[in-house]
Amino acid sequence: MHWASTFAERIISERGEKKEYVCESGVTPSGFCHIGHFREAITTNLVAYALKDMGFKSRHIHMWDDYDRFRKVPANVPASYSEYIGLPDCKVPDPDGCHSSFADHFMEPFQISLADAGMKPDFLRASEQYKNGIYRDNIKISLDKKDRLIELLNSQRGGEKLSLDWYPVSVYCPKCGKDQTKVTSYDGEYGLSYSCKCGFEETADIRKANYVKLKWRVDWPSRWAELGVDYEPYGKDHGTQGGSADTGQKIIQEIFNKPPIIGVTYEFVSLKGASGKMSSSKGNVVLPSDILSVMEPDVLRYMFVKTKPSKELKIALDLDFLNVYDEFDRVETTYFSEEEIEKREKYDKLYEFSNIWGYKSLPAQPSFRFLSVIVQITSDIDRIVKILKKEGHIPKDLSETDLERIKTRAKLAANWVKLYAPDMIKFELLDTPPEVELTVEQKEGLKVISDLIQGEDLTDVELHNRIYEIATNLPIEPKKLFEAIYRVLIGKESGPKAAAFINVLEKDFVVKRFRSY
RNA sequence: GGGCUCGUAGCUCAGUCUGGUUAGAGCACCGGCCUUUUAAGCCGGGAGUCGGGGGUUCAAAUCCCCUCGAGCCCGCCA
Repeated sequence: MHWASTFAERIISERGEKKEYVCESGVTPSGFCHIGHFREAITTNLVAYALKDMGFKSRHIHMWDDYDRFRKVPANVPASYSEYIGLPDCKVPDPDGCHSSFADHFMEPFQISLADAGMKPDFLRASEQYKNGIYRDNIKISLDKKDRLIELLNSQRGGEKLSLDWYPVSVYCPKCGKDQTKVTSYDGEYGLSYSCKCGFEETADIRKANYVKLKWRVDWPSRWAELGVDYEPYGKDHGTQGGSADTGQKIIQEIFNKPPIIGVTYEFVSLKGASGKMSSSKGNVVLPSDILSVMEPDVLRYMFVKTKPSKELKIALDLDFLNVYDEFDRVETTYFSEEEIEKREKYDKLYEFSNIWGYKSLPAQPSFRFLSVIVQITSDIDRIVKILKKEGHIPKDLSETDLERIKTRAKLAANWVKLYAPDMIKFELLDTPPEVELTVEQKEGLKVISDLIQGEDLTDVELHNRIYEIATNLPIEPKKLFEAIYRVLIGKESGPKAAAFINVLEKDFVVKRFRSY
């Protein structure tokens, strides 16, 4: 069974049958939302999908923690932003001025990427929820049970313990907007007294003061309780024992009197070859949009679908990238084939959970590997399609969706070659004959090949065989002849398989080039 | 110090939850394909004490205990 379905089963059995299951993901938009945050979302989305797949209703909610405190100025943001520290992220201005807030600046591109990858969760904002007073009751409960909270949190704390003047809330000062406030007392009813560094002080009525926020460790379980969350994944930094997920599970039971949620710790995502955690300050963040610029969304999904959350995911952008694509195509082929295979169900789920287009039959599969060669020859999509057909990579008759996919892949392949392909497979077709020293035999060989291809159309295999024949007859080492071919076409000693490569190029061009030596 | 994950073929991994035929896949490698495939061919092949030790069982990669090694997390950076 697929891991997402296993979680779905667990949710149903442990939380009982419900009308609708709530699966939550959540991110603090205090910097670029990278591919690790993407795992947060898709690990939620897939389980919500699996629940539906099993015939239950489910909802994916994505919480934007935009009411969190602006803690530190990230890299790439002016140092002057230190003046905003203490404000909630939703009140800090966008450094680039393109969004209504600092938080929005990072939220929007992520939401777009999620949509591109077939995810449209219900986006919620913590700032709005607090403004609307959704957590008012939980704030009161937390204040009432403050001592129990302290006890509970202290039992998990290693170093310094919380003292009795700790309060489970922080207050964003209504005057200066910052949370540089200190709660001085709580009257046991609704009065919360505090003073701010800016000089402001008051006794707020927690029924009305919508700028009182629960502290993170309490905020999270409060949210689970209030929104009826059944399932939420979290990164390993939260998932460690004594971490916020752990204490959250205790708090939701002991403070808010609700059963624990189904949680899952997921491993980090990184680029193959990179080490360490991604962080904006290190400048090693990979955005979902970065991957989507070279990979189709269903293939991106596939990588997460096939990797259990507990496994670290290393995304390869080097040659292994092509293997992932090949693998996806194979899974797709299997899905649409009638062939009886073992683990049919598993393969089918891999594809169903990845595919976002709802294909009814096997779509054209222009090999990404082959495209990475073709796009270096031409950017003309009609010619690319022609070549793909000629070389038997795609069917003769193409539907609109087939054509769309070919166009998309060609574009992505071109991006991949430009951005990530190793030099070894990059080449440039030379417009003019390069100056190269060739032996008499090499020149003669090229001439014979040009006569040959001008006369007739040969298949790749035929041409390949003839090149060997020509070399043997001259005689010249085949290797030398191949070298000559690559030198005069792309100025390198080696290149794409010669016969197919020649067949893919314009015949007149090749003939003329081979004869110019 | 506490905890998590991982250790299965040269490499990347599946299989471990629900123990059961000769432990699988991809890549790599080797061989063959009218003496012939540079990055896109087809067919075939070899290969693993399942980190080590012990236990439970008719039966262990799978469950339990111990141990070694690698990586990672630990008070709001997934």
